[in-house]
Amino acid sequence: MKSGFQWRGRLWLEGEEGTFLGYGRVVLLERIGEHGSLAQAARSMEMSYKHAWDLLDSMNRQAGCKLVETSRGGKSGGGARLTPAGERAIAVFWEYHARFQAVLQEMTAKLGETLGDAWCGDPGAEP
Amino acid sequence: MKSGFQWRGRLWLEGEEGTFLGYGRVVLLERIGEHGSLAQAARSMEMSYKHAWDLLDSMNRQAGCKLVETSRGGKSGGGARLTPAGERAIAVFWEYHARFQAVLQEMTAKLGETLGDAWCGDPGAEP
DNA sequence: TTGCGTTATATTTATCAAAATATAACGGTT
DNA sequence: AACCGTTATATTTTGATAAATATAACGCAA
Repeated sequence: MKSGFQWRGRLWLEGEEGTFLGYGRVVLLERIGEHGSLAQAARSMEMSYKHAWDLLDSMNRQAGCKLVETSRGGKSGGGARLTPAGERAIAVFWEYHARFQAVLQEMTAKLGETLGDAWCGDPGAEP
Repeated sequence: MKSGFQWRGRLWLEGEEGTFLGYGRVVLLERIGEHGSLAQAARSMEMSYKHAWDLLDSMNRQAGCKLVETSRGGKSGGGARLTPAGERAIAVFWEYHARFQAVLQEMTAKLGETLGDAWCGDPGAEP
């Protein structure tokens, strides 16, 4: 039974000062890992550097340790790299995110079964 | 094991033109049922009448039938009341919302068990 | 006919978060 | 010393979205 409606959702891990990890934050961490630079990671997501820096700062403070270590100056101007804690945060988030998406899909399937598109009309009607 | 972090999420039912049912929309439907008036329902949520009207219009159009019937003029000036389809929409949303919240709670419990607060440090360490 | 509290709709204003911009500091290289 | 690309930070500007405001129509009652 096809319903045309689907359950959707957002998932985030909340800490003392609000969001700690969410989809965008985790993608940012991944991009930092790929590029070795916060500035490049931000550009790759079409996100302002400041916004990216603020997100990273929020994550580092809430985690209690740095998820990303940064350095400035030097040959390449500086850089940013994931710590083991950062890698772990990424893995944990995607693990729960996958389960979350699976639940949404189950819910959508169940909605189609029981309801079809029939918001209107008698729910107990024979087909 | 107490973690200090908790999984949180938002759930909505998506249709052809975007959101069909979400938390705020369903509360609005409930308030309409309670007050018998769209204007009063909006005021009770500190929402502008126009915003409430737009949400209701979006729901009515996407459902394929009216979730709320309105009338204007007359003794009391007019009013709005839930249809059976509207009552059903409220019930369906809360049913899935409850399941959704239960999943988030399970996920938070599991996170506490496996991780504690230890984003930092060796995950295989003995306590 | 006038008044009332609604629904219905358009237009203007305010708010606030995101983006853009600007500046400084850093530390290696040339 | 001068240069480079980065991190770090403050300030300004923009844009999207909600709110506020205004106006009209409705239909019954006094």
